[in-house]
Order: sequence, then C-alpha cells, then structure tokens
Amino acid sequence: MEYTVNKNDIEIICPDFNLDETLDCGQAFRWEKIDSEYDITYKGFFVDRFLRISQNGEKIIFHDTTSEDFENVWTDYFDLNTDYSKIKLQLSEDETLKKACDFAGGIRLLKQDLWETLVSFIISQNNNIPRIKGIISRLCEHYGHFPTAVELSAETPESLDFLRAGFRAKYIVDASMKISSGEIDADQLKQMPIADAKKTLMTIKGVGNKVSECVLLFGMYRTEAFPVDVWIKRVMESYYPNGLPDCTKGIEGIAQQYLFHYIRNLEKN
DNA sequence: TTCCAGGCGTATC
DNA sequence: GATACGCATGGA
Repeated sequence: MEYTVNKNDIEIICPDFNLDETLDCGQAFRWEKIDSEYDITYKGFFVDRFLRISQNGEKIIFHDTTSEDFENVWTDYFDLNTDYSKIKLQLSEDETLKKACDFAGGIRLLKQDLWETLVSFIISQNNNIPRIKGIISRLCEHYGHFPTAVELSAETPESLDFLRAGFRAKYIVDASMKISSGEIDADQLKQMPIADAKKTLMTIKGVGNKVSECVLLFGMYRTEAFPVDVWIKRVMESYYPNGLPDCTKGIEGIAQQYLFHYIRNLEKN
C-alpha cells in the first residue's frame, strides 16, 4: 500500500474503506467516534497501541503515526494489502450480495487480536452491540488496558460483578484460565486446520458454534469462517435457503460482513 | 410491561 | 440429533 507522510500523519487513498462501516459494524467494539475537522474520526486500539484515524472522502489519515508503525501494525490490522474492489466484484455475481456491497462497500475485515476477539465475542452472546461496548469499556477502564489472560485468570465471576456482564462472567473466567495456563495455545491454534481450531475453541465454556466462528474470522483471519447469528439466520432463510452461492467460496466471512450490515439496515427502515 | 439482543449449556426425548 | 428452556442486563 502506497502512502505519503504529512508531518506526523500518514495518508493513503483508499476507495474501499469507510471508517464508520468498518469500525462501527459489530466486528470490533473498542473504537470510538470523536468530533474533528474531518468527515469522520475515530480513536481506538490494536492491543495496547493507540490510534486516531480520520477520513476525508477517499483519503484516510493515520494521525501521529510513524512509517514503521504504519507498515508493521496498521497495514496488517486494516488489511490494506487486500484488494477489496476485486472481492466485491467477485461477490457481486450474486444479486443480493451485489446490493449488500453497493450499500456498504467500505467495510474491511479487521485482523484483530485473538485473545481480545475471544473475550469480546463471549460477551456478545445474547446481547446487543451498545451493551457489549459498555461491558468491554468497563473492562478496559478497570485495568487501564484490555486485560491479559493472566490478569483475568485472577478474577472470579463475583469479582467481575462491576462489568455487569451477567451470566457471561463465568465464561470469561474459564477462557482466561484455559489460555493463561497454556491448555489452549494461541499460536498453535493459528496453525491448526480450521475444524480442529474450532473444536479446541469450543472446549471453552460459553464458546459455541457462533462465537467460535467469530474468533476464527475476526481473530485469526480465517475468511472462510461464517458466523451465523440471528441476523444472518434471517438472511439465509430469506435469500439462500439452499446455501451460499459459489462466488463466496473461500471468503464466506467477508460476504457475511456485507450481508450483516445490509440486513440490519434493511430491517431498521 | 414485555420483548429482544452478533448464543450457549443443560435436560429430555 | 433435535428441540425446549433458562440465563443477567438494559434499551426499546
């Protein structure tokens, strides 16, 4: 990805990137929209690395960032070396997916941290997005950063009462125990065939079919993973009773992102 | 007040 | 293996 340095900022031109659609579409829960002189600005983190990022039209501005951080961290996190025009062209062979891509063509799949994704999507179950954000916000505020598995393994469901996460607190504790003890190794997980990785993830209490697919997709960049939540279930029943079209092969998860955003807005209006 | 939210564990058949 | 139900919390 070509970029230009402008004082302390890094700038790119990227037509397939919209900050609202990417950072506020329910794949990540720790980005916050803030006021600015730009069209759109967010602040947030990848692990413990802070970023303020803005958009003016097709220009994306990474504030107070070095070339080194841009190349080593943010290029990967925002998946900037993947051609989303090409992906959308492929998906647009299907009529419904074409509508979804046209509706929100600025969605990108974020390459997020595995541990944070695991905890975030455990919290997401039977929950709504504003409340998920609230719980994760309280979690990070309490520790001053997103807590590690070791830090959380010292907690109990009761000591996590301040989160108001309800029945999910015991699941968070179980996940932190299994990861911090090494019973489940994040690096090994990434090397496994997808079915084995999924099976391993599902040994964690509170991690079932849907949450494990989310961890595979958002935390391990397994683009063939296909999380089915209540919204995607409606999509499948309405548009794909016989299964996904062939054009989604290998990138089912990216198709899922466009469809998720599309159906939610369709039913809102 | 009742229903629902990026589901899962458990009981029961 | 499939189906039914409870679960914490808070916004609509």
